[in-house]
Amino acid sequence: MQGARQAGRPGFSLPGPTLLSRSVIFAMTTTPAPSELPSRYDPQAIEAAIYARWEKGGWFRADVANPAPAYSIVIPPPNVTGYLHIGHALNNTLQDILIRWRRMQGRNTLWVPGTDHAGIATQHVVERQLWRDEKIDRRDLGREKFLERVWAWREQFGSRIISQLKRLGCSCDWSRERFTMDEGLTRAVLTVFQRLFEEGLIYRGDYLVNWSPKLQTALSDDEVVHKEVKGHLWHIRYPLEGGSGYIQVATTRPETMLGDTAVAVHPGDERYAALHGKTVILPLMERPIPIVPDAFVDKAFGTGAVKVTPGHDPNDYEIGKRHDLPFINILNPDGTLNENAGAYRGLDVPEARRRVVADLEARGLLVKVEDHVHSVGHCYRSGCVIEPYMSKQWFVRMKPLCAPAIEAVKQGRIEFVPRHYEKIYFHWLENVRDWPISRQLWWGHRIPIFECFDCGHVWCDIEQVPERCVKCGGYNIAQDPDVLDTWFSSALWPFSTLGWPDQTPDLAKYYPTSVLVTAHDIIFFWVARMIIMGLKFMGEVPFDKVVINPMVMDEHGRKMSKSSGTAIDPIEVIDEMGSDTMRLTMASYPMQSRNISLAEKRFESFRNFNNKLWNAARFVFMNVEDLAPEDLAAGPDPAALELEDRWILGALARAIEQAGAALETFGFDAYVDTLYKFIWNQYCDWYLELVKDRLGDRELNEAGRFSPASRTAAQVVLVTVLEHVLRLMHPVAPFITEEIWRNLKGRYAAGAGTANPTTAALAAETIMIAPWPDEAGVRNLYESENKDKDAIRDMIDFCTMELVMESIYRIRNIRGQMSIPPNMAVDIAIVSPSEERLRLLRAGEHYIRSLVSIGELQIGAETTLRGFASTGAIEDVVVYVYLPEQLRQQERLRLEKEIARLEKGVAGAQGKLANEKFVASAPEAVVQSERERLAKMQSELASLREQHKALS
RNA sequence: GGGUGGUUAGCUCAGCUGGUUAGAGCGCUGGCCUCACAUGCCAGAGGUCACAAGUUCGAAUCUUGUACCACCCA
Repeated sequence: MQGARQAGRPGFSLPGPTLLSRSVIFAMTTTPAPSELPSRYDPQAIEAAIYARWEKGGWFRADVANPAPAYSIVIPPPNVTGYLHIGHALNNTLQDILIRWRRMQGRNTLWVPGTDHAGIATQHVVERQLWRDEKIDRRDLGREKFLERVWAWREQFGSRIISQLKRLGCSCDWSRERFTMDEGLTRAVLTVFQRLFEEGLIYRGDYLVNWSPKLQTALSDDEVVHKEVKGHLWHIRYPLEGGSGYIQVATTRPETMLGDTAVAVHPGDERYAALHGKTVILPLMERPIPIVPDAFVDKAFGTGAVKVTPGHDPNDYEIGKRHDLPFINILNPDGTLNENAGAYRGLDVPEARRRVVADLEARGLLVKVEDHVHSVGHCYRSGCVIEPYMSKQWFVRMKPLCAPAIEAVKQGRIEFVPRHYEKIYFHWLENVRDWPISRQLWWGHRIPIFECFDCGHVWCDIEQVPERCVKCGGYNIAQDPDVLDTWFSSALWPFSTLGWPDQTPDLAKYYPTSVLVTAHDIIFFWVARMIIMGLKFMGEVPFDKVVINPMVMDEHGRKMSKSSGTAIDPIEVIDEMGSDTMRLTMASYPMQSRNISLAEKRFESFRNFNNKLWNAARFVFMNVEDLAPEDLAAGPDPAALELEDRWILGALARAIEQAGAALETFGFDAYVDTLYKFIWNQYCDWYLELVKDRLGDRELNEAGRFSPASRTAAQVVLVTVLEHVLRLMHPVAPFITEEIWRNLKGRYAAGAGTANPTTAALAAETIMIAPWPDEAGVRNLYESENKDKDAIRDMIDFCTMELVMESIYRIRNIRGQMSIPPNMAVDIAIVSPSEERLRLLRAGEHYIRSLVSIGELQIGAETTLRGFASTGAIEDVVVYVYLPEQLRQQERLRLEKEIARLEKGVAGAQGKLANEKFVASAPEAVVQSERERLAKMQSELASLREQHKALS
């Protein structure tokens, strides 16, 4: 395995039994010696065992009796048929970050998981399977038997996406997992239906659906595939009533004229202005129909006059409603023409079209036929042409329900993050249409409506399936065959999952939920409806905040699709690079953008980041083997703290502050960025390097310089900072942090004492429930009672570190530009007229010495070193790097470039400060900093010029 | 057609209420297997902030317009 890994890329190879068992043991062992830790972080080896331990420990489970303030989230339920896609990965990563963070803060957290029954998708999956395996149709089985098969399918495959969420590390309370078709949620659905029905908010009406004549069912819009088809445009004359001429219309579907109930023209079209309100006689049917003005009509298309068939065209349907036209259905469910088609009754659509065209031509009403390409809807399953078809459907009356939902957001009781999504929400609610909720399916919540065919009575019963009509007592009754839209049950999710309609303790504790995290494409399908239903049935908003995460697109900003091969499978990424990598990458994208273009490369940088943290931990372990738990527990001895210790602790305190502030505002990217910069650019790049001397063999290095106390202090800081970082990072990268943290716990948990917050935290059973890092606790480690004194010292520390880092950087910069190999020692002089600066530099001298290869190092008012030197300037400090004579010419060129750059800067700043208006109107601080900047550049420029002169 | 958002380095993106020399990751160039990490270390190059006009002492940032791209709705 190791060999294979080294030879090729890590790849998708599955762990063999040996590796698996080894990894379980590894994860369960208390404290492996540092030498046993692999030099590469291997997520495969630990993730499964860690997750199993969390689940077993019961730490995901919410305790409703816990008096701490609640923090609850309901998961956007994925389709039970679904696979985890990259959008889920993003969405659930963000939720898990929030939940884990709040849990560490001590809140009573609950994350409710579950799936929805996805009526259409699930039914089709099962139907497809039946056909494939047994060549049978659902109708062959009958409704009851078919539903048994769907449940069986759900038993077998329904947990797939749940186990994928577990791979992602989600800390949902699985004991509260719900399903929209389970008993409790079904009761909630029926209860809601009944109440809305009784209040007159549910009614039955006509609706134009996408009808598949072959399958004899309605399809949702996204099950209709639009294809470009070569057809014709027939131009037909409709005679005006009274024989005064014709109006000419153009159509791609001439047979639908049999159902025409008007002709429409644009109200501003002068050609037809005189005809508004006139009547034409519909040819073949000889029916008088009106000419109506409607702005929908495109003046430029065809003749500018369109036939209107409200019963068989979505646009015409709207026109029909606006003008109160009759709706005539000319089709049977099987796609043949019905009695409303008069003489054409019984024909199928193509045949009827031929006959209609022939008859029109015979009467001289066909003007011309043009070739025309247009888009025709086809059934995605049978391939047949979709017919818009009028049918009876159940609706929810939206207007009265919407008003409170608009108010709730306007008043700020619900806030969208980012805020601008509120516009989309308002726009939809203000233009809302009634919601068709019935679906011609078998899988779903069956509509609890019964109809008596004797007396015509229609009623709702959610308790039982009645045998007789409640009104006339007749037995000739039937239940509505349709089921409810899946979104109808999803709309109740925030309270149905908590036990409603029963008044459960969960409902009391966790409703309203704290936040909903979802994508913008379902703001109306789902978010708005949840708000409506929550307000209606709970009397309270379902959540305080709606966090809209971006849509994940491919690297060129287009929608990912399996067919184009641009889809990234999150499970493959997790297999290859680990769940933490997946999560960090997802969280690193900014929330305020609408879409994110996900480049696979991006995963690698976070895999590397995990590896960096892993190796930093290895380094710490290797260097603290002799650190006693009591010493850690006591916290670092303030007297033994060095400059770099105070510096890194201060930086840690700031990182804690920033990370917390970022999470408070859902700035997941800023949170990740803070962690990345602190861990990599401060802790690893500087702190670990700076303490190496103190940790190493003292004899070898400036004997006596570092006391044993100093070494211990470094060890304590090393461990303390690492441990805090792990807790800080745990919400986004739960696995690696748990693994390293558990190692620390194995070493140091025994040390009782609370002087060091790290030891206190290690008392927790798992990092999951360890306290969220406390900024003040970290500051207490290096600050004293005397805050004024601390402030002065902090300032000196800060200046020293800045100056030392800057000096090191300048030396490296010169060395780099002059191509001096890193291990080649060069003589250095750092010269300044300022006694103050020299004091700071001398305090930091050993850092410079240990981070660059140096022969002789002089720090003073002047240098006694002789020879040719390359020069860098930091304000009034000049850094000399003594180099071989042959680089003199190169140095001259380098200096000239530097001088030119500075001259430009100086000129700019001088110009600005010479501008009286700038000095007068800009804030004092801005002017002041501009002056300082100018002075700094001028002094640097002067010294470089001097050096340049000396070289010539 | 309506709505919404975007256009900053070769690529993917940061840049808060206008104010130092516009940043990061990846990629690229040069030098390093320095005893935590080559999934690494040290440096470097690379940008007229889509375009135009305006407001302002000062605009990537605010206003207006234009172009292009994307998504949602019809």
